[in-house]
Amino acid sequence: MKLMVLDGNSLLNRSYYGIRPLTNREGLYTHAIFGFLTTLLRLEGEEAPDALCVTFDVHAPTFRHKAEESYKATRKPMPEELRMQMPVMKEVLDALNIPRYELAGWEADDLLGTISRKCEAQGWDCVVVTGDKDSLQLITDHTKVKLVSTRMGRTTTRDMTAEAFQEEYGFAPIHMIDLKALMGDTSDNISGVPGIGEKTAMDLVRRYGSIDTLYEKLPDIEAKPAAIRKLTAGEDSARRSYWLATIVTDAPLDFRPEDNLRKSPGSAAYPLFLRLEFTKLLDRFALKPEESGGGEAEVFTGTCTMEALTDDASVSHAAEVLRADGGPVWVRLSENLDLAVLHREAEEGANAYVLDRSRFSGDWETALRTLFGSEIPKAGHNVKDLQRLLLPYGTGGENWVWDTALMAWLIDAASGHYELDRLTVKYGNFRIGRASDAEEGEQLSLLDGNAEKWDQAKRYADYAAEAAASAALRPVLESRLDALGLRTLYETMELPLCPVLAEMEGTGCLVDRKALWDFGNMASQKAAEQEKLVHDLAGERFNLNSPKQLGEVLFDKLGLPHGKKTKTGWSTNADTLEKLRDQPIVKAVLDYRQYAKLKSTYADGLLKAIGPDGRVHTSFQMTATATGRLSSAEPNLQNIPTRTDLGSEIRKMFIPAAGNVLVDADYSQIELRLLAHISGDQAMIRAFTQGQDIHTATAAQVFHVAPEDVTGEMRRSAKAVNFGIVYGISAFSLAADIGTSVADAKAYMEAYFETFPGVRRYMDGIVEKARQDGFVETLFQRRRDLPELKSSNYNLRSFGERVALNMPIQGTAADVVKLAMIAVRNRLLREGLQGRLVLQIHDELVVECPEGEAEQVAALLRQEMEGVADWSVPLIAEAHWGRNWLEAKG
DNA sequence: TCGCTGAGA
DNA sequence: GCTTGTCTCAGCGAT
Repeated sequence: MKLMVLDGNSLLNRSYYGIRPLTNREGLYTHAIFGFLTTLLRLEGEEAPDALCVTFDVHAPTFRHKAEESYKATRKPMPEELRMQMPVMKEVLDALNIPRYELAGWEADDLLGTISRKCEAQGWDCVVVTGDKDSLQLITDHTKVKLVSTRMGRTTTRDMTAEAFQEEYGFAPIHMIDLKALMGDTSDNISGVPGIGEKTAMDLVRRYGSIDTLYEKLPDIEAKPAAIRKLTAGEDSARRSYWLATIVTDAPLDFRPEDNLRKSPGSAAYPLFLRLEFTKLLDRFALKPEESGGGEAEVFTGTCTMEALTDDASVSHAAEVLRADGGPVWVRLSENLDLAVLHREAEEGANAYVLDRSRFSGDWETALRTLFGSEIPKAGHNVKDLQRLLLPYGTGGENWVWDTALMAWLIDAASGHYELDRLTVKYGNFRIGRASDAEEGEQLSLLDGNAEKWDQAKRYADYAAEAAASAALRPVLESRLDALGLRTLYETMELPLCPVLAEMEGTGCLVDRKALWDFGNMASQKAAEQEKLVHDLAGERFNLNSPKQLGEVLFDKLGLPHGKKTKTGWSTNADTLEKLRDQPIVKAVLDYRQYAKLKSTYADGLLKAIGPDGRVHTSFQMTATATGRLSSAEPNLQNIPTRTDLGSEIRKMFIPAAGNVLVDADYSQIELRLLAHISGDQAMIRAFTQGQDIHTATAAQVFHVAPEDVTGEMRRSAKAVNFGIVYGISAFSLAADIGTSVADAKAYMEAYFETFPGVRRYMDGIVEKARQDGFVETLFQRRRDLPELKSSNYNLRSFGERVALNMPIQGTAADVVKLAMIAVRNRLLREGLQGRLVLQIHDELVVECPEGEAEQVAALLRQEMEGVADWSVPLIAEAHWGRNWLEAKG
């Protein structure tokens, strides 16, 4: 039998400091608990223990079992955000039926020690889970310690068995006590032997084991005379320290291993997890709501009357009802549009219409146009995707009034999760009740065992429940939106953008399949050549795509100077390898990587994505970023190469249809212009209003030379500083970027801030404001919460500060482009042009249009893009056109 | 599923 | 003493 005991305080601490803060809607911090539970699940999977329990420290100042000074006096007080999670953590464990142990005045270590020995006494194995190395002394043949460490959200454990310990330390686990007795431990206020440090102590313990043996032989041991003197003088302290360092294994704890056998969670767990908004964990712990537990109805089923729309007449009638209704109809569509369910919040009659293509006798397209036309106000979850499905039928582009995904994203853009099932938990305190979750028995009794009929019925019911769930979320999301001042952004930017994006996705981009295929063959041949070269130079064959194997070859076998290390080995990224480019093998690796990337990601990746119409239809994600930008996926058309000549070849394969051209327009320096505007820095504003090259102007001012005397080197440095500033760069990274010492980089930044004092004022101000408000926002009130700024973890806090600097700039630029897209699309339609937007790459728009429209479209793009904002510096866009994307970039 | 790498803004 | 520039997506190897 095996028992696993977790050091509650230690694990919570680690989760708290290692994971970015999370709060539920009550403002309760939950990330330490979340991290604890995730770790628990993983360890349970790894160890499959028969029994499980958790220990906690209780600090009772009235009673201490050890000398006053042993008490962890140097320990920092627990931050409030962690303290508030302690009682909830205990509540969670109780609900999960996991026993927990605490004993006033006893440290967690002592409880772990006592529990492990009581297990052993009963013939059980014990696994101690903690982040505290002190517990290593507990290791025996039947007790192992799992050492947990968490960094940057990732928890790793190391199994320390007796053998592993001996291997690593070179002595038996029990002598950890002797080690500490000699070297001491400031965090536990253990003095050890003054003057003896880790090195000497390790050496002594390896040779003599216990301090008893050591002191027996003391005058004659092999050691420096100074060490012997210190040991002699410090014997009392060593003995005392030994006692302090010894973990108690017989604390008065009422404990029997068999009381801790795993039990299934109690009924309190489900609502508690809901309250904490642990949606994912709900499933991973297999928590189900109580069967008609009475009172708390967390599962949302919403009795639903469904009406099937089976012919033209029923569709017309439904449309009439919906028009008369006035309220929005909540739309749920299947991916291939063979099923549409429309939910309305009605007092009487059917509240869900079901339009199933396989059971519909009338004209399908007419039905869609009737139901999704502009006269009926519509709503849904991810409206752009719904529009994308409907637009090919010439309908569904207008009069959408609610999108619960967009609303949730605007409210909390950093959370990253906007699935309906999560939102109902987070904002509505309910889960969607799906018929498909029901038990087998219920199914049969409902439909006389007609399985096919039941499958169909439950699909309808699921769709209806989902549409109804969106509808139920709307009021709570709406009031949040208003409370945060986001309504204007939502109504004038995000909702109107949906049809623009849906059309762009539908239009797609024509790609020259043949040229791409040829290019792919060329690239794969070149890659193979370089791969062979690498293998020859290395004198062995290995997988060049494995950074781990490559690192071993370059740095271990060939002994090349290595750079940074990663978790798995030496870093082999381009920055590192570039410094070693004079080595033939390294040059071959770099060349290989370039060809391999072009082949697999671009040639193969794009070919795979070409549709039957010869075009690629990307998906623009509206809710993917925390800054307000769009993203592009399947395929990603926002990272098509442009920086190298070889990569640019790919852009030649994006072409217009016959007789058409591509018109490409991009903003010039939008982020820096924005920085000039919002910081109000006079020098920077002047540089832009005078139409100077901003990097040259910056270099001239920072280095105190005339603009015509700025060298290429100076301009490059200035450019790096300009970009770095926007990201909240440090002198360290700037130095790495421009290849100078940190001191020089620091001097550059100082000179920069003296040149642009307004920029420094802005940067200091925005971070301070963010700290006070807890969020940052763009000029258009798009916001991002920054709980990180309150973190006691230096890394997290610094990250928050950089985000505070960057988000308003990146986000406002994103806002501007979105407004421009809406304006451009509307004007193309208004002027009756055939040109259509096809791509957006953050500060760049691409329109495909007939050759004859090119000039007009280029002018239109420039006007609309420049006309979006009126800042204290001019907003400039440039447009060009050509017979492929590369040409159109100008 | 995660980490590394590299493509873009 | 430690860390060190924002926001993304895709392919691959290792687990």
